[in-house]
Amino acid sequence: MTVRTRYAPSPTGDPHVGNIRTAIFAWALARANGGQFLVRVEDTDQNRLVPGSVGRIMESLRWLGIEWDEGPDVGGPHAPYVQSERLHLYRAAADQLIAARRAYRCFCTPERLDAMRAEQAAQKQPPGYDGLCRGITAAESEARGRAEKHVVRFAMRKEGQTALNDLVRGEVVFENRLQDDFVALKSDGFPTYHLALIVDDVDMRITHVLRGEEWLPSAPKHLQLYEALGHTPTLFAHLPLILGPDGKKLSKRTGDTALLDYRENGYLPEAMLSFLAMLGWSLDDKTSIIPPEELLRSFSIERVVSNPAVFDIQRLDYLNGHYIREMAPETWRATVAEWCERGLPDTVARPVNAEVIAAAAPLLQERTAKLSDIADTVAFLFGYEAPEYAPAVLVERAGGEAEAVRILDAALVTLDGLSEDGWTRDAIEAAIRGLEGELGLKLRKFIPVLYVAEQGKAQGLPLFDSMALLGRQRALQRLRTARAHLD
RNA sequence: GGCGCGUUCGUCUAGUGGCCCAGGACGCCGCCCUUUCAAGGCGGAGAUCAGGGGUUCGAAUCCCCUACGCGCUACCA
Repeated sequence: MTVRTRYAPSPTGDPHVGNIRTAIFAWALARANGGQFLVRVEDTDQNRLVPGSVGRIMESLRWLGIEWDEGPDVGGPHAPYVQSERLHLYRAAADQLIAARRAYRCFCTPERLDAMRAEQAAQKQPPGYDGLCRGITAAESEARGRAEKHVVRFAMRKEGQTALNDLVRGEVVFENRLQDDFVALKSDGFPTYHLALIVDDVDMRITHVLRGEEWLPSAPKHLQLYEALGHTPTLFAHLPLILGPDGKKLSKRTGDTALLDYRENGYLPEAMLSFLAMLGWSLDDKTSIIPPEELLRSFSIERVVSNPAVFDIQRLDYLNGHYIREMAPETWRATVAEWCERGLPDTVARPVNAEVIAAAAPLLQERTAKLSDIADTVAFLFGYEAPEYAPAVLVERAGGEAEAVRILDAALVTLDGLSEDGWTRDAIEAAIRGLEGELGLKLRKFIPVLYVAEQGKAQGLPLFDSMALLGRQRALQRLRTARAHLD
């Protein structure tokens, strides 16, 4: 049997990282088994459609390198892959169910349903459809169906139990008497998720359904639907939820939830993929960074855990830094250029000086965690003066105002002795190292003051390279400015 | 309220009856390297395996109960 999995998002906004994690698992499962992965758009709720969502969904997948064999854009043998274009299939299924008496037309108004629920709540009874329309005769149902607005409800079997053999959790048993006659076809002619999912998964020959744990309680609906329609159910794997640092479902309050926000904020797709893949799944007891090829070769549902995972941004940052350091020099340079273009202040001339970028890129590679930090780190290279800083930082770094003055004066005198032509990285280094004896201080003791003077802060790119890049005039000017701050 | 799922270092996880007085990674702390900051190397702290009962010669691993957390309970997915 060929494994066929799908990612079935609703176009109701930008895809959430939890959703994308599901897509990654489904994709990896298909690939690891030589099967197919497809994308299907579940746009059955006309009220919640958000224009542009489908594009953003596919963009999210592409960004991570996820490829699908069939989908709304590429088509495939089971096209169309958009549910709103498959309405006749759901209607046919609903008719089949009605004919088999496994579904019935329900003429209850929203008002009556509300009243019913209020009553149930007041009586402290579990909410659920009371079955009023379930007893309407076929003839009457047929007649009223032509004239009145109605929905089609699935008639759940109310005796016995429905058991799911979940690939992640093992057997989960549900009492049928607690099941509700859910709506399968809405009054606007669109199916609900429940009906559409079964019809499409059957038609598209899906073998494994991977979805979030929040779907577990609706599994009995799906199992009974399969049975009533006369099909063998797919295999199900309910994946653990991804939680925010507060232990609740990841939300805007505690961090970004949209996958593409991470791209905006300077994360690499490789880091994101590796990070998300390891949320709920692991290769073995040693591997903590997973290359895509390895994921696609080794993924298996057996190694998916059943407990929820907290989205740990620090771990993502670490992975991002790891992948940044792995980038080829030319690729990295292009990345630096891109993020400088978008991140540097408007006062910096565009296009941003390529020579400066080329010189700074190697220095940046080991000190960047997020691409969005790049502009801030190199900004000092683009102004005449250093970025603004509090003079107190100078004093603090020197360990006293008098010390700061002494250090700056000595540096000024020595460096001023270098000619324009002699202003090279190595010459600057030799000159500054020479200050050790003169000042009676170790290099590491006085050098932070120079960092502040040149870069506006005590940490940043290596000093000698920075000063060489700045050029004699600007570098010296910044020392003078620092010195002036202390008068 | 009902139903369901879950519970191993702060976090992600390894672990499926003896190899575990629990391994790895992030984070944290220290040392080394060093031009600050990083990166890198080395080392350390950190989990009575939620609690309580069983089963067994032996349990993180099997069973039961409790607690807590989370999810679901729509003509949303």
